[in-house]
Amino acid sequence: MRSRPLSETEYDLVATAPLFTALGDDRFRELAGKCRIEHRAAGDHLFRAGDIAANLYFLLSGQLRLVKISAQGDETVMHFLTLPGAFAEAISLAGRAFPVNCEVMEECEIVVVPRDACIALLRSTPRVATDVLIRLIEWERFLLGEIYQLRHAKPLQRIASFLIDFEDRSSEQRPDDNLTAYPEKRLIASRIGVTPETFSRSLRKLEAAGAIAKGPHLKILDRRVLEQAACNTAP
Amino acid sequence: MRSRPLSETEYDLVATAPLFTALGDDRFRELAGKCRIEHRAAGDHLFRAGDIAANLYFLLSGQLRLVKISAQGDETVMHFLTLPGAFAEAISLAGRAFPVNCEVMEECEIVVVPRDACIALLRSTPRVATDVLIRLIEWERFLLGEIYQLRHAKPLQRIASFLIDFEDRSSEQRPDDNLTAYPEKRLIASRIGVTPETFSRSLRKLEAAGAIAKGPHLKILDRRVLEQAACNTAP
DNA sequence: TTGCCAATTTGACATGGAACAAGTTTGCGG
DNA sequence: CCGCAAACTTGTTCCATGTCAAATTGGCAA
Repeated sequence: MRSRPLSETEYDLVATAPLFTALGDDRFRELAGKCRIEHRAAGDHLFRAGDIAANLYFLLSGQLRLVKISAQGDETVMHFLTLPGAFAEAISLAGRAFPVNCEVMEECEIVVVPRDACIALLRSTPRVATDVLIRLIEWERFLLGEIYQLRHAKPLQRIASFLIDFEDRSSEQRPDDNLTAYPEKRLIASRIGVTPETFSRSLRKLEAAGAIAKGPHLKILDRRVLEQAACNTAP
Repeated sequence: MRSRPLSETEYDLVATAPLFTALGDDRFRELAGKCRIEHRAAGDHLFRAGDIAANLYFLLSGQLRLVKISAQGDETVMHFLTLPGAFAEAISLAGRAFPVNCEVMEECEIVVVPRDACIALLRSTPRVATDVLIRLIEWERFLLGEIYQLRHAKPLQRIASFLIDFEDRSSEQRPDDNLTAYPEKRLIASRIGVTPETFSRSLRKLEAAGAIAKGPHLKILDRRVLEQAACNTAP
């Protein structure tokens, strides 16, 4: 967990976060001065459910997962954070307890913004509050969609939807025809809400349909077929 | 959909909303002057998914449900609003599109607060932003819990959990040993994410276990047994 | 290279819940 | 009071998915 200043590229990247665009250049520069960059190794916990949020984060590189742990100790992956961007904005501003764990899947660089600096920012620039609200509302919309899928879609459909969605979001900010870096399959299975066995079997069905490449590495071959699988109520 | 001023009791009730407690008496009185009360009959739609939020609402009496409609036209109940309280605060302040329909289950009285008045309030009293964030974060926590349950709990457990939860929230603000007024069973089934058939059969299992009263009317007899059913992985 | 451990795959099996199909009850309007 | 439509219940069937168990693969370090 070393610390270093932001490079110019990183600085520009962070400035693109919806949360920060409302700030003027000078104000953002001031905020940037209060940040630090943390390097985290796979397996680390950035925060745990129940911790009081004391920081806002911006993922520069690497991959994180948000994991909910039940009273009985079962874990379930709620979300993968795999693209550069801010997260935990709302909860940090509100200073509440995290509802999930944040675990490092793949070595990360993370900009840590102290909560105090964010609060000051909230005071000085009222529009920030609206921006954070909008981000949270979008996240809520995502969760509503998840609930809908869990109630109405069968595992195969959910898997197809996930693959399409993950591919989309990955390719969005990717040089060109690079491979999408998927998380471990057991984690995807948890995220989708099926057992690893069912996930494995479903992948083979998708292989048979020509939707994804055969072999141990996930790769979408035919997006059409996948979309079909995502909708088709009848298997 | 008639209109009338708030009675003193109603005025006091609305003032208890977390959103409004940050306001001073004078400021709240000013806001109250800009509100109107709407009466809505069962079956009405207060708003529909996709509508841009133009009002903030406070439910005085009656019952509402929030319903998500998929692209394929399937409906699923996301939540019952059965207690007095504010709702749609965040989305109203942000002026975004509703993600769900809001339908009247039982004749309602609703205080409608124009968005403009709320925005002004947000500007004049910064703490309001934090209060709204906190409300939204709690709603997020609820949704995360739902997702967890859908992934890990079987229908019987989910039903038991729902009954306990609904009973708790109802009795919280109820004179004394009045019956809890439950929504139609098909709606509860939708809310829980099972077919009406499975819901009906599960109720009989709970009857057999002595958890709820026999007969067509939902009534909790033995809370312990219900809690047991909510946890027990093994049926 | 070998060995070890975790991840993944495969197989066999039981079962719970969805789907379909009748009944039965309830509530409401005439 | 009657009759219809909607809600609810009950019965039956089927199959996808969870579970348990075992084999295979893959990554990593000695």
